[in-house]
Amino acid sequence: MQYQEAKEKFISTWGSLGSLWGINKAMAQIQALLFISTKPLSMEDIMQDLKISRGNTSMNLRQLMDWGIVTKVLVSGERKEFFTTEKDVQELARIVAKERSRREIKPVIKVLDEVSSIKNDGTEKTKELIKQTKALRELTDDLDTLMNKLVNQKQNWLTKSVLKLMK
Amino acid sequence: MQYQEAKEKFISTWGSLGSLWGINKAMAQIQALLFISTKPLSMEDIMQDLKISRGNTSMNLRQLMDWGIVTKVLVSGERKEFFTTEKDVQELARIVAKERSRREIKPVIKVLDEVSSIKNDGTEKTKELIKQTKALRELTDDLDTLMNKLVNQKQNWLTKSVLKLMK
DNA sequence: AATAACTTTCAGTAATTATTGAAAGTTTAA
DNA sequence: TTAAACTTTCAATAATTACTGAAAGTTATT
Repeated sequence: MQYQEAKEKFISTWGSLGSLWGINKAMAQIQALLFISTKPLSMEDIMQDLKISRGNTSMNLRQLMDWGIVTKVLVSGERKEFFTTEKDVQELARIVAKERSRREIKPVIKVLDEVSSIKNDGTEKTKELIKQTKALRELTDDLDTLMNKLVNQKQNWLTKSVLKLMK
Repeated sequence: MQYQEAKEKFISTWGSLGSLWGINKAMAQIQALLFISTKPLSMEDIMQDLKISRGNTSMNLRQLMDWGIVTKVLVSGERKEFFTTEKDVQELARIVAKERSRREIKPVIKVLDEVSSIKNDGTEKTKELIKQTKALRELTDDLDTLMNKLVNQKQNWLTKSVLKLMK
């Protein structure tokens, strides 16, 4: 396999994996492209490489910047804007975990809290609803906390040692 | 908040959360309904409660059974089939983690391996592609392993102690 | 202050994904 | 073995989501 093929394979795989970490295809592909690029790219570069429209590129770059995954960089002597992504995978994971937690998991925990605190009228079905939503709330909270703690370890000694412990 | 409202809130929240654990809305809602139900439900029950068609119910129940989350139960004296879901959240998490790993993460790791093992022709861009995809492969593998190990602990002493350790 | 270089917005459209419902299929009971 | 009770399948359609491209907006240069 040659460079070009490998590059395309990486970008398309990472793109279709976007759903796993909660972002859309174009967003994931732009991030992938920047991730393996040796220098910052302009909007024009990205459009041409991924064959997507200017509007699409602009919108998705914005979202990536909202997530804190991509940043604008100024290239001296150039009028247009250039973009680059976080290159360190640990830091990338940290950002993604934090954002997903904030955007999706925390709101769900809030709803589970509300639901599980309805008045217990003593009926079977109410008891079951309370019991099950409480259990789900606990689990969601534990996994959320754990994920955040893990990826937060800048030096990943803890992750490594936990992994070793468990093998 | 009364039972009915709480129930609807739980089902719709869990449904829209489906994307987070990789299944579609109807699938997640059916699972949610079964999860808080005190007894197994028939296809008819599910259709009526969630206001979805027979076909949709049938297809999504099948998928839930494929995942191993929902099982058929025979109710004596009844001709039709009844369904129930795994009620233990730990076990549920274990199944979901295992399935997602198998369906999505493992195949990605395979591609990352292929891509990162292209011939190093010494150019900058090739070196960058190899370096970055290798880093991503390591991280993906670590997180996958960790997640599986964690939810695999039937008795969750390890999870608890790791959580405590990290707080 | 006019113009060129560039970016953003958004209505329209395309692509994708989910849902319906009725016909075909299957199982059980009489 | 027939018919009723039930489930599955799948082509058609609806709903959702993503993408385009051109016009409007912004910023820098002369």
